[in-house]
Amino acid sequence: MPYAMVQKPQIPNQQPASADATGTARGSAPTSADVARLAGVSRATVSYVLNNTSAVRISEPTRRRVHEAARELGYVPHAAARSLRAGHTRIVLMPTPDVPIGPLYSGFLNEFQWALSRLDYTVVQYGSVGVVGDEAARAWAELRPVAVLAPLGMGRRGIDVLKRSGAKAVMTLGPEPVEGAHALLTDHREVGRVAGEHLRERGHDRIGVVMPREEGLDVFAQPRLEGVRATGAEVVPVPLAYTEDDAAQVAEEVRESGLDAVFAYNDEYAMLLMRALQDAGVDIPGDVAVIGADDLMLGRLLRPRLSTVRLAMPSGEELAELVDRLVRDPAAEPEAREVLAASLVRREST
Amino acid sequence: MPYAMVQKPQIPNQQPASADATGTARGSAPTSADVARLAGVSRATVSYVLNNTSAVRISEPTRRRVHEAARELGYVPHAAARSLRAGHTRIVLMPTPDVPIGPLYSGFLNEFQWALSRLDYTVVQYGSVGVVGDEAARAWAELRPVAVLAPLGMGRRGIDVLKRSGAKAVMTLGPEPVEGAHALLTDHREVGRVAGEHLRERGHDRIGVVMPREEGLDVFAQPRLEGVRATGAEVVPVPLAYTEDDAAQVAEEVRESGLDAVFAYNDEYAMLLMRALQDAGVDIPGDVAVIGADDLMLGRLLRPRLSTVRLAMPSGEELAELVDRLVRDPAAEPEAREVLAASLVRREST
DNA sequence: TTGAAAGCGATACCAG
DNA sequence: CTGGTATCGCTTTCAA
Repeated sequence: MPYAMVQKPQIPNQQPASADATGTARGSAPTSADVARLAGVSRATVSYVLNNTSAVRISEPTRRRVHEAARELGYVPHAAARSLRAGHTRIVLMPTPDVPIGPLYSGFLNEFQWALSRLDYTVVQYGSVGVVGDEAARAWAELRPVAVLAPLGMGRRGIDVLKRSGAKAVMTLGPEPVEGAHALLTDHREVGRVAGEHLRERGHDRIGVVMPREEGLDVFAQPRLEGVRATGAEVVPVPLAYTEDDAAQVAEEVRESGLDAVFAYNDEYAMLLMRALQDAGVDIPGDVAVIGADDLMLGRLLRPRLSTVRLAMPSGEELAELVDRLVRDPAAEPEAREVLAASLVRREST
Repeated sequence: MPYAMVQKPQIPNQQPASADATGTARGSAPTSADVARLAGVSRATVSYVLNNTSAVRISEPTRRRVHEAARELGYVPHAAARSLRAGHTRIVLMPTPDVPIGPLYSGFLNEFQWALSRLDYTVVQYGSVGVVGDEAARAWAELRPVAVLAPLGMGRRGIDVLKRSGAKAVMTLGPEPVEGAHALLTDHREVGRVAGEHLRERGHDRIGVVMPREEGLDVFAQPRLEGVRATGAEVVPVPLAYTEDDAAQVAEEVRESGLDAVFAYNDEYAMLLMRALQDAGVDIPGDVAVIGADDLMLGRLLRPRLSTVRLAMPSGEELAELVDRLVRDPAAEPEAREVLAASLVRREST
C-alpha cells in the first residue's frame, strides 16, 4: 500500500437519521446548519456570530439567538471542515517518543506544549509507531500541520513532503541537521566529551563506557561514547542491560579488566553499576571512578555521591516563539543551533 | 507534456493561474485532481486506484499511470477532506499527561499506542493544557475522534459532548467512574491498603504517609493515604518536597515524632527520605520501617533493599482490543473495571 | 472500465 | 445587517 491513510472507510455510508421536531438530526453531531435553523438565520450568520467576525456587524438580538441555539444543541464546530475550507491548520505535530524518556526531555515537551497552546496552536503528539523516516512523513503530512517537530531519522525527502503539504516550520531535534529544516542540535558527543575530559584530568586514560543493551538508546549512547573517544582516551565499550544480574556480571568483568574509570551512560545505569561494583568489593572512586549523566536526584543520594554531567534543554517558551516566528515568516532561511548544554557536576565518585 | 492530448478540458474547474507544465499548482500541495490530470484520468479513478477499492476493477495500465503520477507529484491525501467526506475518523484521542509520569504509565501508553496503530487507528495525544474538564471536551470534540481516553476531571457533560460528536468509545482512566463512559478504574487506595496492611502486620499502628508537595501528585497521593487509613492505622501525613533540604528537615521531624513506619508515596520519595533518615542516624528498618511504591529498579539497589508496592497496569493490547470492540459495537453498556493491581514486594526496609 | 456530479461542514465573497 | 452560494479535497453513487 503506497500511501498510508489516516483513516480508511470501513463502513458504507450511514444513512442520515430522521430529523426531529427541531430539525436536528438525532444521534449525530449538530452542524452550523442546525444551529441556523433553530435560530432562524442563515448559516453565514451563524458563522459570523460564532467567530466574532469583525468585518460584519450582527445585531445583538440575532447574536443572542445564535448563541442560545448553539448552546442548546451542544454545537461543536467540525475541525476538519474548518481547516479544509481555511486551507491550513494550526496543528503542531511532534513525535511521541517511543523509548522511555527521562524527566529532562519530558519536562521540555510539557513546557513546549504549554507555550504553544498559549500561542493558540493545537499540539498533537503523533505516534508513528512502526513507520520510520521518510515513510512516516507522508502519514504526518496527511494532517496538514502548520509546523512539525520532525522525528529522528527523517531525511531531506521527508522534510520536503511536509513542506509541500503546507508545513511552514519544520524543525528537527537531534544530533544531525537535515537540509531544509531548522535544526535544534542535541549533540550528545558533548556529554561524552565533558565526562571524558574530567576523567582524563583525574588521570584516567582508559575509560569504560557503558552502552545500554536496551533498544533505542544507542541513538544517544553511541555519540556519548564518541565524545569520550574524542578526548583522546582509550575507550572500552561496556555493554550493560538494565538488570541486577547483568550488572553483577559486568561488574566482575570490569574488575578483571583493570579498568579504573567508567562513564556510565546516565545516572540510572551509573547507580546500577556502582551498586554492583560495590557489592563485588570494588571501592569507588578508589579502585574505579564512576560518572553518570543527567544529574538526577538519585545521584546526590548515593554514597559516594555520584559525579555527573548535567544536561540542559532549551526552554519550551523560547522554542514555541521560534515556531511562531517561522510560521509567520516561512521564508526565513533554515538555520542550525546547538541547544544541549552539558556541564560537569563533580561529586565524590570520581 | 506527454498527457496533454489525453486530458480533457475541465470546464467547471479552471486551473489555478500559476500552473506549470504538469498542471501542478506550485507551492501548494497537489490534490487528487492534479494526479488525475497528470495521469489523464478522472478524480474518481484516482481515488479507486489509491484506495484499492475492491468494488470496481481498474485496468492495470491505468493503475500504473495513476500510481506513477501520484509518486511523481508527491501526492499526499488530505486527511481532513477525507474524514469530512467519510463522516467519521479513525482518530483515538488521549490526554498528554501534564505531570511527569513514571515509567509505568508511560510504558503503558506506548504499548497502547502501538496496539492501536496495528488496528489502524491514528493515535493522537492532545495537550489540553490550561483547559480542564468539560471545557476541554469541546476542544477535543472538534477533532471528531472515534474513541477517547478521557482526561481526569471530565464529567458527565463532557462525556456527552464527545459522544454526540461521534465518539463511539469513551473511556476514563482514573479513580472514579463517570456516568456514560467505560471506566478503567485505577484505585490508588489499593496501593495504600497493601502498604498499610503490611506495616500493620509488622506491628506498626501509627504510620507516616509521605505527601509530595509537588503540584499534581495529590491526585495519587491522597487516595494512597486513604488506603492506609482504611486499614485502621493511625495516619500521620508527612508533606515532603522532592529536594534534599526538605528531606533533611522532614527526617528530623520524623525522628522527633517517634514515628516508626513510613509509607513514602513511591520509591523515589522513599529513596530521598531513606537517605535523609540514614544521614540523621536513624536505622532502617530498626528505628523506622520504610516502604515505597512502583517497584523501580532503584529500590533493589538501596541498602537496605526497599520494600515496595508493585503496580501493574493493564496490557496495552488488551485495552486496544477493548477500544476496537467498542467502536464496532457502540451500543454496548458502559461498564467499569478495576485495572490497577497492587502487590507487596517485601525486601529489607520493613 | 471510466466519468460526471453530489455532497460532507464551515467560511467568505458579493448581493440584496 | 443578513442571505445565497461557491469553494476547500475527497469518496461514492449513478450513468454511460
